[in-house]
Amino acid sequence: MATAKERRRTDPEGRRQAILEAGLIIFAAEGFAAAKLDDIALEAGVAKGTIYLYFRDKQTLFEEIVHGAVSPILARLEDASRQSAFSFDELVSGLFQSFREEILRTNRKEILRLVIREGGRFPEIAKFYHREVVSKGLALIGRAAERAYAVGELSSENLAKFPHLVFAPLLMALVWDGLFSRLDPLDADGLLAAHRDILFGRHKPDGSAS
Amino acid sequence: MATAKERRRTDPEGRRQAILEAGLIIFAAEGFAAAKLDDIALEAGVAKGTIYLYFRDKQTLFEEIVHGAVSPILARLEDASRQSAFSFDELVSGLFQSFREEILRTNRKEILRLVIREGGRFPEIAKFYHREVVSKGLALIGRAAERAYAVGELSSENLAKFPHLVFAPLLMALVWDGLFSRLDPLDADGLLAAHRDILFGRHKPDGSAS
Amino acid sequence: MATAKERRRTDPEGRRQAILEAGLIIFAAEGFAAAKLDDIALEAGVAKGTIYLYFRDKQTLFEEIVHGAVSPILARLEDASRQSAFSFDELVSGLFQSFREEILRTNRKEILRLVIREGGRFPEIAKFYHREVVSKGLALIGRAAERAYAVGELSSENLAKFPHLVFAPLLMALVWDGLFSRLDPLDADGLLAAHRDILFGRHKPDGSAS
Amino acid sequence: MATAKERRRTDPEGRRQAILEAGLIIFAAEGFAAAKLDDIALEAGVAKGTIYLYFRDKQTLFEEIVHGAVSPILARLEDASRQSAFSFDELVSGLFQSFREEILRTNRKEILRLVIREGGRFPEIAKFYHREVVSKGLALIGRAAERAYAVGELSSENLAKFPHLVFAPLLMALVWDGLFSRLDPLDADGLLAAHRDILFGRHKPDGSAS
DNA sequence: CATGAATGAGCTTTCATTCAT
DNA sequence: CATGAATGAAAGCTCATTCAT
Repeated sequence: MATAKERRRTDPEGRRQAILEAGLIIFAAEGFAAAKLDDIALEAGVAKGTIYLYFRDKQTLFEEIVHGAVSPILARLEDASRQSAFSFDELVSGLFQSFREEILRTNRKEILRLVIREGGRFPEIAKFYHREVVSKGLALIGRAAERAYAVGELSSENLAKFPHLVFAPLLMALVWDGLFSRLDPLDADGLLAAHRDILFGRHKPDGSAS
Repeated sequence: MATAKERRRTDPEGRRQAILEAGLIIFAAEGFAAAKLDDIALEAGVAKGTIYLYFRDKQTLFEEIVHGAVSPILARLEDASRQSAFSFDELVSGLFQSFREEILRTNRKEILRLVIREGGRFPEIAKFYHREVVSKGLALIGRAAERAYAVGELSSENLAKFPHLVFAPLLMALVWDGLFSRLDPLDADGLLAAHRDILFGRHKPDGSAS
Repeated sequence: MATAKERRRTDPEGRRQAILEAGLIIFAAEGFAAAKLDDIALEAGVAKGTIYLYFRDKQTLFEEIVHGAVSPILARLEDASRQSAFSFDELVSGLFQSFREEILRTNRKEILRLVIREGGRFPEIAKFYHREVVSKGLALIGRAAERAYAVGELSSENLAKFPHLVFAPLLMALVWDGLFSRLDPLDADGLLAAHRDILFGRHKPDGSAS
Repeated sequence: MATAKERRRTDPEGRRQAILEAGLIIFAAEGFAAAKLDDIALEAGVAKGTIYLYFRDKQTLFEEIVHGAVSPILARLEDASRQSAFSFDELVSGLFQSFREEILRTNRKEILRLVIREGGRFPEIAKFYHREVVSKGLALIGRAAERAYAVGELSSENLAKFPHLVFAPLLMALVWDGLFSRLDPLDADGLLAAHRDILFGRHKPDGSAS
């Protein structure tokens, strides 16, 4: 690990990565405007000027952080889409599990929070995320919901028309976690399990989760 | 309108209001850190120094904006809670309608966006909103869901345990509107109608709402 | 007293006086640059704008405070000069007593402190004080010292050439009082008594004062 | 000089020094409150922000200027105290000469003026100067005066009790220089020589000093 | 390439001065 | 005349960006 970190500080690509990761941490904690490049440099273990060898300016760094972290999420979606042979329930179930394990529990969730917080100020980022992530995710779920409706797995076209509803509780879990987790922690697993029950019209007297 | 601006020039309370409204506009557009008092003053039609006659500093202004706009939302919740004689469906229906008309279509939605964006950096505000709005709203819906389950209107306890799920699409509509409305407008009415259908296990051939 | 203060607030000359006195208090406590007109107005019991009905601006107020308080000091010097029939020792003795009672124990000492502090920044004030107070006082003492030397009361011309030396301990007492009185109070009476002993070559084994 | 300025550009300690010296000049000319950091930066030949690389804020800069210049004065006092083998007259003579050459003729006198002007507003500085300079100087002269009285060099205990009287003309020279030197220059050498004559009860036909 | 001291534009905040009532 | 809310120039301080080493 120490060697890995050493290497990260030494070779150019490692430095780039270190800065990106440090930037994510600081931007997530402070927001774009309040984040200081001093703090990012400190966190990355490089000099402040070094950041400018890899990124044109603060905004470019921010955009590259947000853009760069999209591929793992994309990959997740691709995986899910390949599972389309399975039932809609299984697809949603896999999606939720991926979300919990690959997003909520990692610092990837900070990327999503940044998009939510700063997307209004950075139309480029909102557009990019809509194109690369949001529309793809919605299309994937929407098509699957259509098929599920066709084969009777779903009893209405609601989810085909508004696949957003599948994701809404994910957004709720993400936002809640950022705002209220210390005051009133939310059982994300239970929430998502209950959500699936509702989506599929299951009667579950005990909403046991995980 | 001309009269309103006239009064603002004269009446101290009017000026206070003008500053609060201008602050909401600018803070909503830029976020706390990036908002400039120059812009707020310009928007309010006052000199920069005037802001400091009414608010101790930038942060106080921000907090008063967020705190001040809570009472209408609270009143809405109180109203809803008095309607508890009605069915759960009616309660949810009323809530959604209020949300669309009183929040989404007014600049009150900006307050909620600010809480979502900045709550992580202003624990006081997150705490305040949790105490005054979020926990009250959840409790209201949670209790109503319990009753609805008891009388058979709901077929599971899921919503009693996770009333968050009732609100999740509202959050989705709010966030979507702020990020993607220009790229890909969301039919909030349709979304919420579909959401209600799903919550109540309805098969919906026609997605008409409102 | 209440009536007097009432009148002071009511008739124009009384207001002027109130502002001058309040200005002295605040300028003495803070210095010219750090003094706030808000505080002066508060202290004087008038509105801030009222100050501008009586004084062109902050600097003018300051100058009038310093100028205005000069006449009592001048009168004191005139008195002393009329006592020139007495011995030099008596003159000095009377001067020191006047200084202690009319300056050190009243807020007139603040005027002198202001001149010392701010005279460098306000050449007009330094010039005025030199002309009206300092040169007159020095001339008075200088002439008396000459006479005292001529009649053998003083054994050298030193004080005739440098009457400043008579005043130096007064300055010391004034400055010390402003800086160190809380840490290490100075017995001004004893100091001045010892000073007189030295000036007149008296051997005093016990430097008893007061 | 050119070399000094050159070095200042390069050597960090040189820049610190340049800022301290510039600060002394501006603070001495304007006083603490009226001094502008822009002017200090200009005088030091650095950008405004550079000041904040070396000093936390304006007040810290001010305090470091005042504190920092104390050691030469202290060293002077230590020197004098080691000369205690000499007579009291010689001690005072050396002290006065040091004062003239090391204080009055250098910009060190500005430090003392700053303490006099601003000590009332900066209790920390007054306390520091009292502890480090004033009490030490008084104690030194006071002890020497006691010894001089014991061996008959002084004919009274006055100076042992009020060593302030030895310093009073120094204060007079300092203050006069700051206020009236342009209007009415004071012959500091003559003043101090006359002062010594008086302290030692000398009849002086020729006022030659130094 | 990497550094981090230096820069200076730009921000929040203060306060002498003005002016409508 | 008196008021005190309003003004806006100016001050202290920050921080993204540059550049000599």
